[in-house]
Amino acid sequence: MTDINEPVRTARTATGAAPKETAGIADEAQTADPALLDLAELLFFAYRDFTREPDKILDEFGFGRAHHRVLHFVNRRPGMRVADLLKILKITKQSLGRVLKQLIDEGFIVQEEGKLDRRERLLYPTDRGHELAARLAEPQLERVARALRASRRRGDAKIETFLYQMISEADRPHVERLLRTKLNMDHKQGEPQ
Amino acid sequence: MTDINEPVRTARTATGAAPKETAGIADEAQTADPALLDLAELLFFAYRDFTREPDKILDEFGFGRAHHRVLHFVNRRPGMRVADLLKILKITKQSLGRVLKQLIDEGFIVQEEGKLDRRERLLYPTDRGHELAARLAEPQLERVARALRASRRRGDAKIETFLYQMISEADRPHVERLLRTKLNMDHKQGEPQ
DNA sequence: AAAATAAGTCAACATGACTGACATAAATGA
DNA sequence: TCATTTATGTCAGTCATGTTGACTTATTTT
Repeated sequence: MTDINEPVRTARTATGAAPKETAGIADEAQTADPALLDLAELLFFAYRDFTREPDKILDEFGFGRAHHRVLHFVNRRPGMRVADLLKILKITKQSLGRVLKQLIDEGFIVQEEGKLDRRERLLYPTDRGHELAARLAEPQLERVARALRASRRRGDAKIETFLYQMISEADRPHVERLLRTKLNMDHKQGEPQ
Repeated sequence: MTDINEPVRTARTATGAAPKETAGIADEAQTADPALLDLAELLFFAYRDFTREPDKILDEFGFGRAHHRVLHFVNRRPGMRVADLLKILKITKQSLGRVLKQLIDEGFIVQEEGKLDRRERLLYPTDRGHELAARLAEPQLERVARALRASRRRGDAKIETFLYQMISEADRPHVERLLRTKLNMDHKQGEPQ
């Protein structure tokens, strides 16, 4: 142990001042169920690992995560308009414009003039785009499927279990240790470590 | 009903009886259960909205999401070393260094020399840091709690439901519509558009 | 004919990642 | 003891991706 901090209770603000329990303010967070914060952390870890494999593949193409998102949605919903993408991604037109242009220039997406409204530019994946989208999706689907299987295997239908299983296997022991070593634990149970 | 995807027939048995453990490689994504891709999309939307409120608060301080992560983990596990943070965040020392320095300079975190190993710099939140961490956590905890309540209310312990409820209420109708309108659906039913 | 809408563009800037090269202090071990 | 390893910090440069703000063009709507 002592991986992070030793006796959990010794946590103080290092300003010398005693912990004082209520630093006032949003005590919501302090009195809240620690399990909620655990879930928030698990979501962070799950998402952190969820994006790793695709990111690595994208690197080969000189693309980033933004390209992945655009390609994914266009691939899954061909004929989507630029405005639709903006609403989904919640980024600015300029931000989208940059990555979309690259995807078009490099032949992963094509535009087509709308038939009903010729102002619209409908987006479609090319074969190449479809292929890359599938390749990027593969590790993510595998990960989600694995996590669902593991959740069901454990019988508990807990969100916590699913998110934990979304973490890359190699990192799970680390996260597990982390979740056992934190502040606010002693509220519920005097779990020593 | 049909909070997320109503024609569940689309998704053969959510993660299906036969995901078949390591199915074919490349075409995995094409033949895979569409519900898995739905989950991937829901995770994206959930995370997108999960970070919005804190991001807005951080703006007031001239901080970004990176500061939030560092402050959160230091606050919840006081006495953490720099190396611990690096392992958690999986970023480079230089990246961490920049935001950590700002948090220290502006009085949200303090360092203390390790007693056992004087090379170590143990990190602690100041009162101010603790306060900000709590304020940042509050909307996220609220969101997670809400999603859990809604999940339980619906009785189905589905991950899908939880992630869907993690989306900001105002955006849920949009996402719901999106999830009903996508490719791979016509495998089962000829939904036109 | 005027106004609104969909898309695109230019420019400038901020954040937070990255690599690579080093520096310093302290602990460890041969 | 001296050499090596470890923990941390720093300088410098680059890249990806987000932001504002100001405009343009084409087309549809009013």
